[in-house]
Amino acid sequence: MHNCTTHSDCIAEALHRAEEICDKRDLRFTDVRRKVLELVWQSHGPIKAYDILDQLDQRIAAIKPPTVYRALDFLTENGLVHKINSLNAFVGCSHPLRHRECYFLICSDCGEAKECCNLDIVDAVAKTSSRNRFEIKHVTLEITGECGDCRGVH
Amino acid sequence: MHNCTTHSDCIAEALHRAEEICDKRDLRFTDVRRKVLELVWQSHGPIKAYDILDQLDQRIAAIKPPTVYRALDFLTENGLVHKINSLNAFVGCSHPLRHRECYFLICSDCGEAKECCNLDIVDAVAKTSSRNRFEIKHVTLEITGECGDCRGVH
DNA sequence: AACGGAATGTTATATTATAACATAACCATG
DNA sequence: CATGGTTATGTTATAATATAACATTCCGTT
Repeated sequence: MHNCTTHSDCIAEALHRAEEICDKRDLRFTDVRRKVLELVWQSHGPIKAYDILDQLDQRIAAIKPPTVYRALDFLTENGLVHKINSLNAFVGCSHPLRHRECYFLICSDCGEAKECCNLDIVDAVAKTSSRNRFEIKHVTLEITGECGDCRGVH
Repeated sequence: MHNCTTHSDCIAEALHRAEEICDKRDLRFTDVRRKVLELVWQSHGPIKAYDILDQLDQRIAAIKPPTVYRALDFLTENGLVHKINSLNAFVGCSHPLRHRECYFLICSDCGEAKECCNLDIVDAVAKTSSRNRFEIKHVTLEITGECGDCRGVH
């Protein structure tokens, strides 16, 4: 389902990048936030808030929902995590510095949510918004279907 | 916030169109479904399932959540209603026959969710999907921001 | 009328998310 | 290094959203 060679490296890299970004922006990359982000990357696919909660519970005593949601809010606001609304789930952003230009191809079979960038789409969205005198704050584009691997297409 | 001249006409028209479509497709446009669709159109903006429930409660004794959700599922599956995932709310589809090519401009100020069609976007989405060997089942495109009216732009 | 399938009713509960207030950690400044 | 303000987290409770599972009713067909 995923394309990183060594998964632990991939998580470590994401955490490292996050730390750098937070440093640069004077944001606190606290322990809770780090652990939540780590779990999001560990799942390497959309993960639900309460699944994060369950996994944290095994490590830290008595983490409660607000703690997880706050961390997810922080990570989402700062471009480190995406919320996938159609799944009520969260996924690590693979290029936080270009965080606003992404969309997702979500396979309903294997559950992968592939993050993509596409300037044609970004352009078309920008144009149609300005034509409607609409000022964009946030764009959610979630494409659900079946991926090539699951369909056996090559 | 909306552009129909006579709101009751606009609701009546939507219901009439829905009835025709159901007839044509041999679907049952039952009393519950009609009433739910009517409330969706009456709100003339995204409405939440439990708000529909509350309003139905005043008319029919003891409607329960599953009834509303089933009706919404039916209406959504058959292109008469859109679910807006980023709001957990539902809105009437203004062109059920071209239901799959829509997206929304959602004003976070006035709450309007303007349904739009744009071939450039549809094309760009189709192309990027096929390039990724991905077979589309459903596309959610929700653009959140501020509309021209609310920004005072003309 | 009797049957079969679709729709709805009903009870209960699962899942997702936040409000509100208390405490703790962090950090700038005197 | 004490103090006070700000930010983050802990804690309790509950709100908001959604579905499972089974019973009953409705509706068209035979």
